[in-house]
Amino acid sequence: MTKAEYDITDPESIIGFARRLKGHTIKELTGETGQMWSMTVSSHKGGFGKALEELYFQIHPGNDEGVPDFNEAKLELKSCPTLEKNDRLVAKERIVLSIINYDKLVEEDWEGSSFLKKNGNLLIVFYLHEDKVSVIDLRVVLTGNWKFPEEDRLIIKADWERIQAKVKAGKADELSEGDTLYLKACTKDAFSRINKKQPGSLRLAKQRAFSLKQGYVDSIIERIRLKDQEIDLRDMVVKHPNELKRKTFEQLVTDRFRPYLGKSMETIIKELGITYRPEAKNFNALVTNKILGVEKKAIEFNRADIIVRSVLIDEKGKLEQSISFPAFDYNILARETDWEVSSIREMFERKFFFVVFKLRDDGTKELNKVLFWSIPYEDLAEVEKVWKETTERIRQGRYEDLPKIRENRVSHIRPHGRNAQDKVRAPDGSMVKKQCFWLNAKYIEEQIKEVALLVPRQSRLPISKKNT
DNA sequence: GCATGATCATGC
DNA sequence: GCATGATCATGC
Repeated sequence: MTKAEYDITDPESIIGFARRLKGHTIKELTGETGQMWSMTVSSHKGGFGKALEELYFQIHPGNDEGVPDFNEAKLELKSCPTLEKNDRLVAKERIVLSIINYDKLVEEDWEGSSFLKKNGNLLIVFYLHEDKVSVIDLRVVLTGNWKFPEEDRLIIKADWERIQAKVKAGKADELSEGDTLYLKACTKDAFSRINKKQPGSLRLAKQRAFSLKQGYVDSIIERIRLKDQEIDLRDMVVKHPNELKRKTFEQLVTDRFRPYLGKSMETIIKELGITYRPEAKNFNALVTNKILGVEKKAIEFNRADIIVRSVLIDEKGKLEQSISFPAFDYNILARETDWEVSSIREMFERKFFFVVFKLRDDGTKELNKVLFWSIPYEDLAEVEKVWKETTERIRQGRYEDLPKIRENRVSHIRPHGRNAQDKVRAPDGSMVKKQCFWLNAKYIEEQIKEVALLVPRQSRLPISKKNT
């Protein structure tokens, strides 16, 4: 094997050397064929990253806190699996950055944080994910240097500070991915069994790491590809970073809605200058976008993996409909035994943005309130129960007998196809109706009530009622 | 009034 | 053409 040709002290040299990977595999560029590199990413999660370090860059970085992989060049090496989806390159998962040291975190400030020292300047190698291919045969599709741009920096700083605040409050054990926007405190499969001491409480907390949300990684891919092209502001809620100097993103969004709260739809569409088509099922979404000041979809919401939902409550404040998620794959659920890494957990831990419309006594609708919401810690444990029941019953072939709404106060399973003929293959080979997880209407109704009209509450943890 | 199953409308 | 979000319909 030839010596890697780059200057380890010069970031530009390293980034340039990484660029040569594009379109190639590690085997092609290093000639390495050793048996130990026949491992796949499915069996060895960090396998590709390891090969990248040892074979291509020929470095052996340590694990010191706040020290990037290329210490002299102040550059941290990351790799990320991607998938091609509708002709678009998207991240397969989040990018995990440094492990959170709860004791040190509470002593730090953002500018001097070990997080920023280690991750402030990233070199990311994106490869095309394949299940059964050796790590040295995986193809690199994109490489690039990533420093958090000004437009993201204040949001990420607020995220870091929110995580820090929760740890300071002795709630490291209640950290949730839905707490924050772009940067999150994630668990990893192996982490879930490691319990750590935390500074503000005697309760142990799961080991977590800072990571970039999947939607944020998608936006990195997009922005690396665009190079220095102007960012299109038409779908950005925040038109200039300065808007975030005095308020958080959540406050800014809520403020945009404030002038319209309590007003009838008729008045709102008149003020916004849009055509009244109340029969359109996406009408609420059109109104939402217009108020946010975006054309199609708020880019920040995508980056933060936020689920936007408009819901309707009746005159008495009752939520008529439960809230659906995408249909699940019976085969995937049948294989899931670890809640920490289940696809369902990730879905439920996301942040929601609810736009609440209310029926008035005269039958017209008004915009009632908006709120950011993420599932409280103790209620996620209820979803875990539903998930556990569901996976077990699927394994037993009880496809028509999955947890019903009365079985749990938070979530249930119900059909969700285009019609009754919309079926998919179950693990035993039979064709069964598409179904999905739902958030119970009654539960969401209570959660929405917790938030008073006009008062945005970001990280409120409502008191949970016991399961009946 | 609620649980449950079913379907519609739109955008990608 | 299909997935997804939103909503309807029926029966107890």
